[in-house]
Amino acid sequence: MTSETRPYHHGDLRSALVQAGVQLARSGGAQALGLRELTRQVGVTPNAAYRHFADHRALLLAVALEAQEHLAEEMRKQMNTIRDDADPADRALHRLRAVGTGYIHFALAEPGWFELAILNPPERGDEAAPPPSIDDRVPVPFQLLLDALDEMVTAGLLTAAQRENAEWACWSTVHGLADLATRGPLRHQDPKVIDRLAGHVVDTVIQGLRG
Amino acid sequence: MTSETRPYHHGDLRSALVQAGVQLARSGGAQALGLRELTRQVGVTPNAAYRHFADHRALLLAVALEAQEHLAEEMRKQMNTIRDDADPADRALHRLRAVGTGYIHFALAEPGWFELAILNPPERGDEAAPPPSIDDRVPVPFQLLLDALDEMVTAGLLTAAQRENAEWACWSTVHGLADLATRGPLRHQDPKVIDRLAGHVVDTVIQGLRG
DNA sequence: TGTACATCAGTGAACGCGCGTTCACTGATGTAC
DNA sequence: TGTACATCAGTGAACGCGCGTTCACTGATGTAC
Repeated sequence: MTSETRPYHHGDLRSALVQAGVQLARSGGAQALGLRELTRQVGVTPNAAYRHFADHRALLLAVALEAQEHLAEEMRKQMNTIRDDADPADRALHRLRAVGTGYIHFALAEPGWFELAILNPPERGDEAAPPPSIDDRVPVPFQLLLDALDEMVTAGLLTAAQRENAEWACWSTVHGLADLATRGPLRHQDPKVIDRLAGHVVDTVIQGLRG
Repeated sequence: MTSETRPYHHGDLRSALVQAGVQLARSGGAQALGLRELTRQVGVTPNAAYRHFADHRALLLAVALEAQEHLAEEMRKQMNTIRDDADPADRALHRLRAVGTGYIHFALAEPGWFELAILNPPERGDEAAPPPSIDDRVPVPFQLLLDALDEMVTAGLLTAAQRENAEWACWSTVHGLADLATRGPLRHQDPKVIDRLAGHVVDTVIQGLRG
């Protein structure tokens, strides 16, 4: 069928909505993802969305998962810039650094996606009898951090004691700078300056972990 | 005049609006501060607000300044829990720690105010010919951090080189944890747990600064 | 192979809402003479 | 000491907007026999 014919049935409206959301979010952030705007974008009636999503928030979260995947991708990209046969310690350090700088770099390069990626899942207290652990999966970007820290331990750069709670120190630092650089007082700084700062704060926190 | 008589002229509508904003923000955050809701709260017509504020955002920012002052107050309170005649190094360290833990503690104790306190000032690029440095004052909470870091240098705990960009490492870490604990994945954690984490991440970043 | 029919994925119109802002106005205040 | 008048701080009504959601519906699909 040609692109002119608009069939009554869309075919894959669900993923079309999500993809439209990903595009809109890229330039406009979460706020650009009105249910009406998304359906408009796809060329479909607003209520059609309700065939595929319980409500507006569910649609938003589906888009957020995509954004999270983009974030993880950038982090992985930076993590993989070291050869596999490098010295384990160098490798561990490089990868931990990359987790942090990748996170910040992504926030700068794609602020709209970043905003979405850190979007909250629905409140737990809302439903009666919350499903115990369903969909309690650890977000991929966070898992990359956990893995990198474990690798630091394996490589002998971090003791078990130092490893404890290290993820929160790391995530706090890196997320904090990302927030300052996108929503906060650094939001109009030259990206080059931010990237330099990113390297500095990441090194600082890693230094701090090692005592 | 009794509280029953509603005089035509309010008397001090401007500050009444701001105070109502402070109260509303405490439980509802920035989102609770609709212009209509605020004027409703004060018992005045929506447009009356325009006698005192250019627009909704200006009113919001006035409330944000108050919230920022509350934040600074909490930080100062924690900073002053050490005697003035204590050993200078102990004192400097204590005060730097307090800057961080005070910030995080405030975010936990008053999430609505915290959200407002970190609200962005208006965009710079928006006005033609931006006023060069008018109202470019450093926010008080940030100034407290700068002072604490300088005190670390004076006390000999930080070299001039280590002092460089230290404010961004500190602010990133502390703000990051505050954000994770209010909007992020830690937002339903027991405050006790967060306070413990706060101590840990603050110590980690300070450790990191000192090399 | 063809037809009946349940099922599914959309449509079209409307509801009810609250928002920030603007316009033309009126009631109150205070100052000059 | 009293009065005219400019000024200021509010009112009342309306504009125009876009939102998420619901209702009753119809067009298309595919499966059973």
